[in-house]
Amino acid sequence: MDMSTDTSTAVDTDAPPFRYGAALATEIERRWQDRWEREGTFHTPSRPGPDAGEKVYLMDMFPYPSGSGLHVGHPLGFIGTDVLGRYLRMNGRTVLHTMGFDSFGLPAEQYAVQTGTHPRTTTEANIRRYKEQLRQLGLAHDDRRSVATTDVEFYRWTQWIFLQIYNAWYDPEQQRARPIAELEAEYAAGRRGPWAELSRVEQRQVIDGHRLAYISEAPVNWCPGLGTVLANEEVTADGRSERGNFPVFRRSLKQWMMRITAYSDRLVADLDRLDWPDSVKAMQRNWIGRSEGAVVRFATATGSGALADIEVFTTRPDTLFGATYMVLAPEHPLVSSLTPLEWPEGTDERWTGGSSTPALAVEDYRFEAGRKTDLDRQENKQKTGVFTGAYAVNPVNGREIPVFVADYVLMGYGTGAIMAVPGQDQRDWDFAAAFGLPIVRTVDPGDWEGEAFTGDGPAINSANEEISLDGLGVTEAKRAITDWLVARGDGEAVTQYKLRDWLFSRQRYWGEPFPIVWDADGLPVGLPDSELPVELPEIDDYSPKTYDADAADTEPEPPLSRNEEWVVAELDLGDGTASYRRETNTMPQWAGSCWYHLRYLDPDNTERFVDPDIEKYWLGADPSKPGDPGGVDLYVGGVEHAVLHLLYARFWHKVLYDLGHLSSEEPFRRLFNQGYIQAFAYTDARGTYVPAEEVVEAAEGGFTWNNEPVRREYGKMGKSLKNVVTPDEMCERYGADTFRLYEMSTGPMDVSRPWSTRDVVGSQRFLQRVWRNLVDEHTGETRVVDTEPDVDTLRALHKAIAGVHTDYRALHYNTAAAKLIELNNHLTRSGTAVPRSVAEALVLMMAPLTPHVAEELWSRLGHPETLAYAPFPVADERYLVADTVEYPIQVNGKVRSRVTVAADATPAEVEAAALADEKVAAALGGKDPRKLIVVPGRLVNVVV
RNA sequence: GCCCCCGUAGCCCAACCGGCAGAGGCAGGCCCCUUAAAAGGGUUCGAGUGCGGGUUCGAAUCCCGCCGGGGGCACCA
Repeated sequence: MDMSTDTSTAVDTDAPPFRYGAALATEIERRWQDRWEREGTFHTPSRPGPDAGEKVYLMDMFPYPSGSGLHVGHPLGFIGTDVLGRYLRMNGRTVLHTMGFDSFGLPAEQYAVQTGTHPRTTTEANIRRYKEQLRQLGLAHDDRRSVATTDVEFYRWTQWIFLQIYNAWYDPEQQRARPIAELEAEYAAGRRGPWAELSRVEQRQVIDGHRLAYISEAPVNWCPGLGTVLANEEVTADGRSERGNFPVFRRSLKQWMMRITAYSDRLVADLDRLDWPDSVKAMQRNWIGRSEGAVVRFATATGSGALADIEVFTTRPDTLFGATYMVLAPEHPLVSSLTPLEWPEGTDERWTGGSSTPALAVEDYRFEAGRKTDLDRQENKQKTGVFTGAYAVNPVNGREIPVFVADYVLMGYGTGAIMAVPGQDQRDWDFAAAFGLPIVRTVDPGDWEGEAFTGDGPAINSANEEISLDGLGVTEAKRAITDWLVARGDGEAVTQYKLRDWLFSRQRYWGEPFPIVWDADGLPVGLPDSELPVELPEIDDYSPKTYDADAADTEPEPPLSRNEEWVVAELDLGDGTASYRRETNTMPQWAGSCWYHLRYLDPDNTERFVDPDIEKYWLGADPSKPGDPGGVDLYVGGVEHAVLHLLYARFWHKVLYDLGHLSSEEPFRRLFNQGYIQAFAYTDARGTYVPAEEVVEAAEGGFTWNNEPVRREYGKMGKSLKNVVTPDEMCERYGADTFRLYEMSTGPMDVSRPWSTRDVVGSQRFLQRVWRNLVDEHTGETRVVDTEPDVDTLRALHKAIAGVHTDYRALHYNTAAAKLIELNNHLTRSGTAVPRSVAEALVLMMAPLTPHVAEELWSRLGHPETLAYAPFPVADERYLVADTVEYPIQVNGKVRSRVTVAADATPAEVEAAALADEKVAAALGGKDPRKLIVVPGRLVNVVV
């Protein structure tokens, strides 16, 4: 038996000429696709007229057009949004739906490096291929609105938006981005600090330090194997590149950053206003990592005796009385200056790392810590560290506590320093245990037995002459101690975020060039709009300089830097013609996807990235829903973009909103994660993948290929796993409608499921049966009759109509399909010709799922116009209520009998009927029921 | 280690606010059509809902604890 594909190509020479098979389906599909295109059936006006139906903006996460084309897993979401769009259109809504391409990216560039083919050539060929593959699926897209991020006319506006961000700063008072000119004006007016006395260059540096897109010399993720730097989001938990799986090193390099951290608070808070899956919201919250706490300053003295403060961040200021030591990250700037010349008298041997002086101990430790990769740190959670030789003063009790250096404290989070409270923090407990440090409990653990107690409880051991926390719960204690610290000037309430600024430059060719040049002072200058677009120049070698994957000490060298002719630009930027050097980094792949939802709305606008009125119409907040942030009405895509694309796009959208370019506050009002189509793959004894379609299931269980046993695994569909099935094959063997119906019937949209070619035939059979019920397979004439359907048929019809509405709206296409099959089965079983009214309703209900065959049947039924805008059937309530209802009668929860009563019977009547039933009476055995529950329309339960 | 999601028939999946466990498809059995075959027609079989408790008149559904699978985060103070 063939497991994954049915390779038999039956030559049905005897099949009737008008049987709905692959050949007829294909002919119908081509014809209707041509007609939809010719007539512009799915063109949506950017500014619909006053009598247009309520607007709906549907979007799919646009694909990267890879060289291998689509497999059957890719279009699952695309078909899903298409079904909904078609359904909504038939219900009078004005639907905007199109498809674009996220076409900058690594594979085209790597292919270019190997073959010398320009990435644009490869990319455009791939896009053409994708468009053909998508067209044959019959997706109702407005093809005039399609964009690709690599189109010069598209990335011109990506660059324009970059300049908006570059020319803006975040005003923490107003909690929004403002034009940089307003900041400059405030400085010039002397309201923000020194200005007039600064040189022009110094003034520019001050301003540049506030921009939302800025240059920073900071530790970044340098990936020598790829020859580029990467964003935090592109680095996996074990310190490797998401693409290519190369080691990633922390290096201090000069790079472009985006100040996404300015928006941390709003990015978290506005999640509450979005209709998104909880899992994605949780991932974003987690990634942003908002935590509330306090900064506390501990007085200390440097090695030379000068006074200094160590600032720590803590989420548990309530445990301050239990802070028995402090820890600085190895990279902390205070470490060197704190270290005294000698170990203090009586220093514990465990604390010195075996060194004769603190300076040597610290130096050794820092060296060792620097050699460790993130992975080493993760794998080995043994606490290590050395004493700096310095002490700090706990502000609550004046006690001197030792200051350590340890790599379990990270420079990148909080202040890079902690107060250690072993009683309430397991990491601190572990360290304290290893180094023999005192442990003071400040939260009463009750009868809990264990090490650090992180739960809630009354504070203990937490009082001095001015304040006592004893007896307070954690929350109240936090508030009390924070107020006390603030009053004494020893601390502040502070909110911390894990989110880091977004590293925005890449050393690659195939990306958007920055609209930035560098002047003679070595400072960046944003180009004026008139200089846009900055087009990618032709170059000989597309590859960045890559290195041995482990060569951490190498430098990035972008490909664009090698075209000196392009790099040097003579421009007049207001101060007369001068020579500038162009920025040679390019933007990351995420740039285009941050705003393509805006360009779809107004793709041909040459004056603006999107017309404000058009944006307001399609994305504006819904005034009838309080708190609605606006955005795309439904955005469908995979969950893998939860913290990359979806976070970046929200950030850009908010900046553009702040600057007054948009009326909506969020890009995607509702998000839906579709499941994946996965597939079985098979390996032979050597572990090599064998073609999945040739594998057969052995009678005794197990699987064989060429009579050799093979092992089955389950996962992705991919070339290397030899288990790819393409939509092209499916369209050829069954037709697009069958393929669409199959994908939609196998489960609800959000569920992942295995591909099974063997099962596709079920969908084909259904369409064939519908066709046969309406069309004579021998003559092609319709078989419907102009008689009134009988009551049973009307009931079946209206039940289907009512159910299908609910299902389509809820994206439960599998159950919608089941109801249509059920209705058709009813028509088949009735054995008589199908009444026209029923046939037409069935065809209209099928149209969202299987549009081509529905159009064909609709036209054969005598309707010359497309059914794309035909009214969707409406259920007649009269046929939804039955005359009689059969009630199951439970006795103590077990069904013992059934009675049939009038549908409008009162509960008392139902009760009487139930008690009158013989079997119930028998089950009662003469006893009186203790309780009797009648659930109207459902059942009766008698309790004895 | 923490957080999120999911376990229903051989397989994919239904089951509304807790109310008769089954809508649909695949596979299987049987019958019909057929010289034969199936991507034909018909019919039929099939689980007590991962396991153990609890709440309830009543639990696939709610609660608790396990087991299994998937995903995210991870020395984040």
